[in-house]
Amino acid sequence: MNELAKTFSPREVEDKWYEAWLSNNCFDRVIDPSKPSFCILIPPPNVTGVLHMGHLLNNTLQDLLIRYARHSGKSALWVPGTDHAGISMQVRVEKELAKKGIDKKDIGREKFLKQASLWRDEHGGIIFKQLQKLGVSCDWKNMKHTLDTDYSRGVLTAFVELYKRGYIYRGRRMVNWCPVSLTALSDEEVKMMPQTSKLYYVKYELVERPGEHITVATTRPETIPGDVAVAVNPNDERYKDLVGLHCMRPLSKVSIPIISDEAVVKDFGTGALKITPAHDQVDFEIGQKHNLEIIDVLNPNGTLNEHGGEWCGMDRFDARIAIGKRLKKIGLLVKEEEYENNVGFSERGNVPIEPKLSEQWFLRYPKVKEAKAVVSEGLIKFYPERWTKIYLHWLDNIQDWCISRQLWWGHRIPVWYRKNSDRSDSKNWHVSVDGPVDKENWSQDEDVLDTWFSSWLWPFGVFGWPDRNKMAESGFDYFFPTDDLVTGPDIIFFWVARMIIASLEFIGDEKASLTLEEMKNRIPFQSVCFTGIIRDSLGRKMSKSLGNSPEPLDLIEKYGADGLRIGLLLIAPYGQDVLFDEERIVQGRNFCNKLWNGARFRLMQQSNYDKTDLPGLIGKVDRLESDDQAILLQLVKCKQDLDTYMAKYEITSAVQCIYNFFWNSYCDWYVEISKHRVQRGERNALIVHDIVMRQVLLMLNPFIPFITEELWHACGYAKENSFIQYEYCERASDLMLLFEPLKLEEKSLLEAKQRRDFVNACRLLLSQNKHIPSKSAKIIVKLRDGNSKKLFSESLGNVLNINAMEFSDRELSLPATISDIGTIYIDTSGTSIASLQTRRDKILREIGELNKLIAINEGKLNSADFTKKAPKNVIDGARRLLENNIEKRDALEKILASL
RNA sequence: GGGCGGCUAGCUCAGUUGGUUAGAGCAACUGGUUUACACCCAGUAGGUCACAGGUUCGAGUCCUGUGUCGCCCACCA
Repeated sequence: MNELAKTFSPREVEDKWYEAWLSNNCFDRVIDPSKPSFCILIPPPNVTGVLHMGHLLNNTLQDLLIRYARHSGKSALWVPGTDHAGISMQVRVEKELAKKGIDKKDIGREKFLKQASLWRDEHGGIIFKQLQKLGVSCDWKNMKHTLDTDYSRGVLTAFVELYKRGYIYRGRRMVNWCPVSLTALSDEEVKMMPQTSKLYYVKYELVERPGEHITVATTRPETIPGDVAVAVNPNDERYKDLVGLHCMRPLSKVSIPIISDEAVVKDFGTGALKITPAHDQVDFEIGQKHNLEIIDVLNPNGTLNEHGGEWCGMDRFDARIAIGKRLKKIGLLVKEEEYENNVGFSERGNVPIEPKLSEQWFLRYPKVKEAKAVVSEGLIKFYPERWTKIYLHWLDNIQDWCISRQLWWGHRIPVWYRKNSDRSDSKNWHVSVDGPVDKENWSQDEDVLDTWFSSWLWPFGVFGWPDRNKMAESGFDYFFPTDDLVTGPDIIFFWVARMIIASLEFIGDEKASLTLEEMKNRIPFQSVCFTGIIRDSLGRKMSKSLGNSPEPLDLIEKYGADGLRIGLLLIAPYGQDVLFDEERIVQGRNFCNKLWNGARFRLMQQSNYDKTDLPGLIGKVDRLESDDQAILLQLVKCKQDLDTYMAKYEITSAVQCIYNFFWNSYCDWYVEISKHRVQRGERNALIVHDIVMRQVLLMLNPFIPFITEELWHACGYAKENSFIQYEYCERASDLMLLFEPLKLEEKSLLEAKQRRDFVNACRLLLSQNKHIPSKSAKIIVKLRDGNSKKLFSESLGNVLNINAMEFSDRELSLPATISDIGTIYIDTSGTSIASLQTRRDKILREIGELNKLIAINEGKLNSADFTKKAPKNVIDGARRLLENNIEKRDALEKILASL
């Protein structure tokens, strides 16, 4: 084998291996009934999206889970795909057209869609090229897009089915209207933002008692032309005698009634509320109850309409100020005060949404009860678990979903209206996927469906639902229910909850309600792993305007995909946001380099045996030293911990246990202690190194796929034409079985620890006697009773790099320290002791510490309460500790006396 | 207004059902290139576990309250 370079250079290996994996179809879906299946569906990014930090974490995690599943002997499938992103995509295309001076209305729907598709095909899919740099192992041959023909059929089928089943209806209701994108939005797309507004107190003159007024408080004077009443609480003494009278709506001067309604809060403002049913949900409900007229004063784009009189055409916010001024001028404004309130904003348009009465399609959610049950009964598990509460709370308060959007880009609603007939009468509707045969007599609904109405079908839509043949071909029956979903909690309602509902409704036969047993086969996934948000090191969200987001591809360039992946996982605390700091990715890169050098160390020794198979390697061992046994046992423990953490999605802990095993236990200790044997070419030692390296590479492969693939081949562990990712990674129990002939002894672990403690103690002693050059230092050990010299080997001297080590059976008057093995002295004969005082101080400090601990334990043991009530093992522990500490203290005191 | 989460070393985080002396990485400081690695090795220092009560033989861990930062939900205009 060629010698490796001194430093790992990611660039040289990454592209090479990714290409090899692709050309060998490594990521293809394989329907193999002899294996358990494992499936993840990518949360579809926007088709024209580019990779950002959030994707980086999210996809690293998914790739990790997929590759980990492969190593566990499963047939793993990761389905990639994109979302058509209705509003944002339409806005972008409109902007592109505007640059060319084109208004979408001029070119019409057909041409616009053609343009949009062209633009998508040109700019789409960039994100997947970027993800490939990260090493993700998706089934690229089966990319899905929500506007694909077959997927679209699924979307329309879902609409038609839900309509037939009575869940979809058309209604004239108050919706969230975005005056910028000119479409209705769902409740979930509205973000509440605290705003400093003005509360205007406006006098309405009483019709029946001229000269007297009732004062209302409002933040929205521009809607006064739409006022149809003033309402007070029926129990409000102040206004009791006014109910039933009328007052004069300001500006346009129309007499409107004063009514009473429970919904009015007495102690807000003046206790009198102006009622504008067209522009407020509460007002609308009151209006319905009292049979009031509805006067819409706004145009769709947020300007005042003809009802606005002289302010007609003015933007709602300008009109607010203008009307406020006018009210003041005509003496109807009592006062205005600053006021903090929450205003709903459109996420896309970033402007306040307008509650607007409009005719839309709504969905009453099916299977709500079942959707709650599958999570609360644990059929679907959330990680971290706390999200279940939030999920259940949402379902408890679920509102009908406004699914129609006044856009062109998306799935056009499959409803046709008979021409020249009453649209409001459902007798004149035709609802089907393919439309009526005599299309010329019908006109299709102009609107499209909310993008999420297609995304919520993702778990089965990607398998070709509802086409049974396509589903069979794509392995639906094998892979569904899928296993893990990795996503952010920000879309728990938008997407996660709705996917659960959709799957429960559409998978299997139509049924109004389901038993738990039936639900088991209908859930879309079994676990949901919620990731945190990536923030900058100051805890701020990453955003374009702040410019605090690094470019993911630059990071890959700088640290390597592997270094970035493992670095990111190391700093992502379970279930919490990630504070990203580029310096911390350095740790990931350094780890990769350490791994590289671990392999490099091994490769400096030739060996002629076959290394492609673990049982084979084990079979070649004829004798193991205690250190060898210990590292193999630690290897088993490491794999066990890794699996435990992975099962809980505690990824950082999973990374950390391999990191610690490899760096701390293997490199820092085992490599050093066995170095002289390796350099001598001792076969048993080499084999142990191979066993450990082999398993380390296997365990690490899901985290850092490129470097492990490279080293797997470089070290000669690869069978011909094979890749590491398809090797089975033995579980802890497998390893124990395979290691059985080696007769590994548990006590080797303790011995290794004792040796290590001993070495640490020696090192401390040496560092405290720096005047003695270590090469000429001599260590003398007085063994503690019961310990044997067998604990020692020449390796200890090598690790310590000292001149000599001797044993003594009596106490000596030399600088010393205590370890479990015994008292350690350093021979200072022939040198002057310069640091005696420092040494003395140090020992005094240690004795002080020990005395404190002794006092604590004595106190405990002397307390009758403690000895009476505490369990035996705790008491024994305390006693043992006390004895140990006393022994240590006494020994130190002897040393002190001898100095 | 309701709910959730965080608060542990300078920084970022671990800390299982309460039980021996609260840990790790990074940063800091000290020393070190013997042929895996300076993207390294050895070591040192650093903590009133946000605060106040309570339960307990024993609390970072459980209970109550407070503070603080951050999320989510909610129709007081």
